[in-house]
Amino acid sequence: MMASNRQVNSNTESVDNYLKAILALSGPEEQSVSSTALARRLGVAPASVTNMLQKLASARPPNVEYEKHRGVRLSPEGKRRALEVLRHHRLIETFLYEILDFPIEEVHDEAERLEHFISERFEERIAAKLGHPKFDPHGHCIPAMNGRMPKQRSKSLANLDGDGDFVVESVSDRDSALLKQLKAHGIAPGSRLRVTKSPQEEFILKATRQPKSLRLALSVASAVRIRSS
Amino acid sequence: MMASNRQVNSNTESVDNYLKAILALSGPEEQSVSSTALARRLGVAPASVTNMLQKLASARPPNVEYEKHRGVRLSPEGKRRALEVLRHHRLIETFLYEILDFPIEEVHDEAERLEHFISERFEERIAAKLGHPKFDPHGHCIPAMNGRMPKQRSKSLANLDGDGDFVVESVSDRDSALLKQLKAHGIAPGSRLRVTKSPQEEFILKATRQPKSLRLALSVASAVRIRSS
DNA sequence: CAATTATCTTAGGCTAGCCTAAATACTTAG
DNA sequence: CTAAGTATTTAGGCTAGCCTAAGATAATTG
Repeated sequence: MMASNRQVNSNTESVDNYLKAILALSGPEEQSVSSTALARRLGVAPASVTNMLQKLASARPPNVEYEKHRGVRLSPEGKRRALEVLRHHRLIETFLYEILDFPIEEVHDEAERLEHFISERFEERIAAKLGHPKFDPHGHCIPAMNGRMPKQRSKSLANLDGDGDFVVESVSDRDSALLKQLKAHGIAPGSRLRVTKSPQEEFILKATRQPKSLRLALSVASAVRIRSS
Repeated sequence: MMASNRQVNSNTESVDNYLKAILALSGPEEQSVSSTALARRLGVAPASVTNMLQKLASARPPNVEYEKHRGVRLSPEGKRRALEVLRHHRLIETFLYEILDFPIEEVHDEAERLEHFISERFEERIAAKLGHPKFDPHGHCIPAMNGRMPKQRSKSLANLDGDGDFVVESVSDRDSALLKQLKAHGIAPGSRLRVTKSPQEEFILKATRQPKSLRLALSVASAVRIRSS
């Protein structure tokens, strides 16, 4: 009974998450990614990663290029899908923030769940409703439908060379508590900052719009990306 | 490694679908539902249903009351969850239709996928945005947050006793092609109809707002629920 | 009421995606 | 260049949810 093995789009939630993680970890240079790095990022055992990579590589068309012990990178098809999911993610975040008035620190987790299940129509409609935005509420840029994504030229506040004046380009979306902290300090994409690096690996900031200066720990600073103003 | 078996809310997509199906099939009288009926509705083999029912019954707290060979009905907990998912479904449908301008025949499938994954916050926000609607775009009533759902007193156009004037209360949401047809004929919740039952098991309708009368097959008529006007 | 038929359950398998433990392959220090 | 150490893969298991085939129970009917 039931010969209906609907296999229309064989991408599962789990596959999506692997592809997204590879995209994120391979960085703008598209370097190959190690199993352990993936395992850490995804919260699974390294053996599970190896297993999945073998599947991703032997899919037809393959989602990744993978050779034993040499790490993995996305194939064109895998990259296509990863960017599609990333686009979904960031559009949904923008939508939750702009249209449904979600607090910014809650948009990521919600988008993380929904991104795998929305249709092309849903994507198209929220994009239209939002006026085809180029950036999500964290300042990350939203891949275009054709899959192109301009590289952002910014650096982490944590790797700052010297002091100076900067504009916040983006903030990390993955830690809700951190994000709440940043919000409380008025730090968001577009904020102007005057930064001094203190000897104790802390960062002394003076946000233009804020009355008093503040001190950020390294962990917090690393969640903020800046460009010079 | 990894002792983190996050089991916060053990309800899976599949469980949700079983509970929803039981709710739908048991009708307003909350009669018990047979395995085969469930199997047909869910598109799975009867054996799979039996299997799942055993799991649902032995969950703690149980989701269903189930005795071998005697069908199944929802436990209070199962009913709570089923109504929650139904509320999600209908709110999402309304949202897609009202806010995202989806064509009505597409809202069901989209809602069917998303209903399992939205958070309480998402639910609350779309409900607020929509003004806490009582009915979805098909005319089905949306269960309240507390789980109460008023019974709708209507009957299917297909089981009509005699001719007369009626108001469309609701249309079935499960068949997109059918829904498209009804839309083309201008039949939607609230439409006024003058109905004549023809000898060949067809229905001759004259919609108040439509220029000419039309003829509906039994299969189409059974997707329309009416009350006298 | 017994026999046929229809419905339902049990038994045994399959795949996806995870796990642990053990083996193997790279890497690096001595 | 070898030994220790780290990274990765293989092997073997587990659960969820589906399947088919076959057995058991209930319902129908002569």
